Amino acid sequence: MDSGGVVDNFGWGWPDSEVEAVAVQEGLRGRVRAATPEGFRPRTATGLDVHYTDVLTAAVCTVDLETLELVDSAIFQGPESFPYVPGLFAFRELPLLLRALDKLTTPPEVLVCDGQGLAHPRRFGLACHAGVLTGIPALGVGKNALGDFDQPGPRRGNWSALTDDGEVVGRALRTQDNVKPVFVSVGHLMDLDTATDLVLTLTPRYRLPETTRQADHLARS
DNA sequence: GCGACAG
DNA sequence: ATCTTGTCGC
Repeated sequence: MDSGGVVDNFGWGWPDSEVEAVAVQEGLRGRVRAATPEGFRPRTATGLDVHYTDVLTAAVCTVDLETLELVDSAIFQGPESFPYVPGLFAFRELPLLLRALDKLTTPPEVLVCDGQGLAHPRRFGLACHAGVLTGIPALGVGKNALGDFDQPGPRRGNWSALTDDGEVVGRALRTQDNVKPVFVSVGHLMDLDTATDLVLTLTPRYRLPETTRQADHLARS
C-alpha cells in the first residue's frame, strides 16, 4: 500500500495489527527533529483534518499566515483501514491525509495536525508521523491531552507545561481569554516556542487554528 | 488489578 | 469522531 507522492515511509509501510503499528512508531520515533531549521519563515500553514461518515474524508487546507485566507485545499476519501486505538491514531488518518496532501497545488510549508505530536505515550503522535514521512515541519494541536498539566492563566497566550512521565512533551495553551486551552506539541523540524507562536498566529479569533477550522469545514461539506 | 485513553 | 436545540455573549 503506497501513499504516493513525495512520502518516504523509510521501509516501514502501513501495519495491519496493533503490535506492528507500535513497532512502526518505535522504528520511526528516532527520526523526529525538534529543532527549528535556520531561516524558517513560513508564509503559509496547512491544516489536516478527517471527517467520519460511511467513509473517511481527509481534508487539507493551506492558509496565508498574513491574512489567514485560504490559498489551497484538497480532499481525499477512502474506507477505514485501521481501528481507532488511542496511541495509534495516525494509522487511521494518515494514509488518507497523505493522499490529500499530494493533491495540493503548492507544497506545504508547515503541517498543523489535529492531534498530538510528541505529547504521546511513545513520543510519536500523528504530527510526528506526518512530519517524518513528509519531511515537512509539523506540529500538533489537540483539543484534549493525554499527559498532566496545571491550568494555564486565563488570558490568550498564557500557557503551562504538559508533561508525561515527568517529561515536558508540550504545552496547554490558552488561545482565547477564558476559553479551554488547546494542547500544543512538536511534530517535526520545529521547537515548542515556534509551534506555540504559530498556533497563536492561527488563532486570533477562535480557540482552534484557522487551518483546522477550514479543513474541518471542507471535510464535512 | 483497574481505569483512563488524541480523533 | 458522531447522535443534537436553544441559549448566552461579543
